[in-house]
Amino acid sequence: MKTIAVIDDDVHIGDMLEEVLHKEGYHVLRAYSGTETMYLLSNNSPDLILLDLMLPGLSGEAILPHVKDIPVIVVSAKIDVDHKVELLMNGASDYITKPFDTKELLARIAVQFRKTESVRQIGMLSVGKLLLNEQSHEVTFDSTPLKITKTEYAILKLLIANPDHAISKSTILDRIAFDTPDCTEDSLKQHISNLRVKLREVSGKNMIEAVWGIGYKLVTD
Amino acid sequence: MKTIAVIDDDVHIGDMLEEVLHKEGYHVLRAYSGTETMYLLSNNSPDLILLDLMLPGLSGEAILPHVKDIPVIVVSAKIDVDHKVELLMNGASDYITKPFDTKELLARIAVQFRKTESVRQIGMLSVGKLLLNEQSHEVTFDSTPLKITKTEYAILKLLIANPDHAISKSTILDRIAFDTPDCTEDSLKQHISNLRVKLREVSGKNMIEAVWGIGYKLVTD
DNA sequence: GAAAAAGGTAAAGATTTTGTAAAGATCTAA
DNA sequence: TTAGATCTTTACAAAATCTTTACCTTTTTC
Repeated sequence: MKTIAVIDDDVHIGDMLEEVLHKEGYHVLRAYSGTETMYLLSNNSPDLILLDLMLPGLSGEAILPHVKDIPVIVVSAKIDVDHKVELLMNGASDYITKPFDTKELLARIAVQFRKTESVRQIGMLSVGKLLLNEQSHEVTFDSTPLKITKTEYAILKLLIANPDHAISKSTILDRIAFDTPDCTEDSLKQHISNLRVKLREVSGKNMIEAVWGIGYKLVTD
Repeated sequence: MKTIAVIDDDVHIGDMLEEVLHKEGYHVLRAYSGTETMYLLSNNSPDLILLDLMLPGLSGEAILPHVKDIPVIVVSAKIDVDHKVELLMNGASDYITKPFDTKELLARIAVQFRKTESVRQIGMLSVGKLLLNEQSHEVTFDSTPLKITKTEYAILKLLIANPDHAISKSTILDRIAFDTPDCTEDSLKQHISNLRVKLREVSGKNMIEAVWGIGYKLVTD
């Protein structure tokens, strides 16, 4: 299920959006101000963001540069073309003006998701000698099979999909929540430790590095 | 250089588009009918397609399903919302209505390219030999990795994003408040000092200058 | 030129984060 | 139901980071 963050200070519009999106099968997160949005994004990673521009606190424009790797559809009443261009250049993925047609919004959302999904399609992920087969749910290192638990598999899959990329603990928890809903930062710590042991046994080195204050990353070298 | 296919039976509009795109540095291919388009696509694979809907022979709608792996921006006078939705669902990447603003069109084209490129594109900021990789959360100087803390990273990112630009202490404190909410001007002073030491070790010179009464700036020279 | 304000650095203390082990809780399959 | 595997919790030590304090230098202001 996809998660969409609805950022709007107008409660009516926000409620309406939430209802529409919910009916469409999306999970919805809400924020009502710029600072609240930053807080929300530091603890969640939605699959898409619907961003109103006129927010109390930080404006939508100010938030835009902080959003990485998540498509943003700007929702606003402002229609000035120069401004529109600027937003798109600054990282927005699309733009829709109020009042908007619900069906068009849903279509534009679908376009964004189709795009992000077309990126990953192969059933195998690999980093160096480490290989993860999504069909058989198996992990091997240099063709030596690894005995890996479900949670460890989910974590490793995330890391291996973004090699050398620091991934926050909250992101990991979010992404593995489907398999392991009760996982906390403490238990994650433990899973990482167990994963390290298993990986070290076959590779001879530590493959998962901590990024202090952020999370973890898989090192390729 | 990117290649864009302009599909329009109206020669004037087509010429205008070609001129605009050419000025922007794109290579342009032309087709004037549906069948011509299919022929063009069987022999070329442009990086993006601007597709008019009302074409002699095969209509734009009929062509859409045959295009795979190339972003398509539909250009049309039709503004009916249902129709728009249908197009987006059928594989169009974006939609722009005639008459359109050239700048907006160029922006939408840029968005499509940014998207297809973002697969391997990494968020990197650089000033001289200093390079900040947002993915891996790493900083290097002349490919020498720097050991940098979270707060120092946040400060450096801010400075490097605005090279030679003085940034006030309060701005810095604001921007790093998510990571380090307790940071005061006193502790900031300390962080800057620590950053300077680390940068001086690899660069041999002081890279962060104080702007008296204001804040700090990163010098490029 | 002297006082006040701002900047610079070092060292120490406080806090936060991380790593691992061990034990308890929960789930799963026979 | 029971054994085995898996997940979570707890506890504690170690490491890294952040803030504070102190003291000194530089710049501004009067």
